[in-house]
Amino acid sequence: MATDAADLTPTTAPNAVTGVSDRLWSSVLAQEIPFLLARSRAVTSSEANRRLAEVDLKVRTYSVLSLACSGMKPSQRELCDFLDLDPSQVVALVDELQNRGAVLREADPKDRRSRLIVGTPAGRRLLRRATALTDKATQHTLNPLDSQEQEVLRDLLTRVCFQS
Amino acid sequence: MATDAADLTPTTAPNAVTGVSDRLWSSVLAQEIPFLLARSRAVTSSEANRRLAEVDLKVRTYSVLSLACSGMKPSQRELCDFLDLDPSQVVALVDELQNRGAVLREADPKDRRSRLIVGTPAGRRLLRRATALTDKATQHTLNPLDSQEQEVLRDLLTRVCFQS
DNA sequence: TATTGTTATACTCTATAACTATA
DNA sequence: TATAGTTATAGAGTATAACAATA
Repeated sequence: MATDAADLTPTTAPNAVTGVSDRLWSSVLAQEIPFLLARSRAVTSSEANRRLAEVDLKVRTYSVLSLACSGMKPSQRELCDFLDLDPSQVVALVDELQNRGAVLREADPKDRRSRLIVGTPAGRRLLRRATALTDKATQHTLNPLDSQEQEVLRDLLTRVCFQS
Repeated sequence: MATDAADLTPTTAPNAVTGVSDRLWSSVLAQEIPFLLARSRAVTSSEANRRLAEVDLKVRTYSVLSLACSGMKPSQRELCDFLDLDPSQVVALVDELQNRGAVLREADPKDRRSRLIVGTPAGRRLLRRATALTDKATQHTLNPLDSQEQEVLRDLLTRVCFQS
C-alpha cells in the first residue's frame, strides 16, 4: 500500500480514486479491512504531510514533538515502543527537532542511560501551529463522517491498536 | 508512522504496546484518528506480511494478485490508480508475479498501449492459499471487535477512502 | 500533444549490527 | 548479562525523469 510518499497528491483528489478505475472498488480486495486501513492511512497521512510542509514537519516529527510537549517526559525508548520505530530512527527525529530548538534531551534522574525528551517554549509554539494544520487535514479527510461516526471510528481503532 | 517494516513483530505482542510505555496512550496524540489509523495499519499489515511470508508474498503483491484474479482484467494503469502506486512500481510487482507464473500480461483489444493483468490457474491457486493466510491475520488483528463492529469499521473506512 | 508501459536513477525510509555507557 | 542511546551501513520502498510505442 501507498505511504507518506504521495505528499504531492492534489487536495481536490486526495485518494486518486476518481476517474477510470472506480470500477475496481467492486473487487473483493476493496472489501477487505486491511486494504481499507492501508488506503485510509495513505489518504490521511499524505494530506497531513502536505499541510505540515508549511512548518517543515512531517507526521513522524509531528508525533515526536507532540509527545515531547505532552508534559509526560517520554524517554527515547518509550518513543520507540509507542511509535513503533527503531531506536536509530528516534535518534534522528529527536536530533532534527533538537537542532531546530523545539525539544531538549533531559537527564533522567532515575537512570543515567536514559534521555527524557521535552518540548521547549519554541517547540510548543511550533506544535500549536502544526496542530492547527493537522486539524485541518483531519477535517478534510474525515469529512465524509459526522462527528458521532468519527467517535465510533476512534473507539474501534483504539481497541484494535490497544489489544493485550 | 510505522510501516510494513516491523514484519518480525511477535504474534503475542503484535503492536509492541505492552510494557513500560503504555502510559503514553493517555497522550493527546493517541486520541487522534490519523495516528490510530497509522498504528492500526502497521499492526494489520505487519501481521499479514508475517503470515504471507509462507507463500513468499507481501501485501503489495497479494493485492495485485487478488485484482488480477478478480476477473476484472485491470490494466496496469488501473492498478496504479487503485493501489496508489507509481507505474514503475506496478511494473516491478507484475514482473515478479509473472516470473512466478501467477499472472499474465494480455493485450488490450481496445488500446494496444495497454496491458491487461490476468491471473493464471497457478495464480488462482496461490491466491487461495494467500487469502487463507490473510484471513487468519485479519481474524487475529481484528479480534477485539465482534463481527458487527467489523462491519461498522468497514463501512466507515470505505466512506473515508471512497470520497469524491 | 497526451498516455501506457518501461527503464534508470536518486532519494527516503527502515532494518541490522556494532559500539558506549550505564544498570 | 542486559538495556538506552548512538553510529554506520545496507536494504527496501518510493519518487522523478526520460524514453518508445501508441492514441
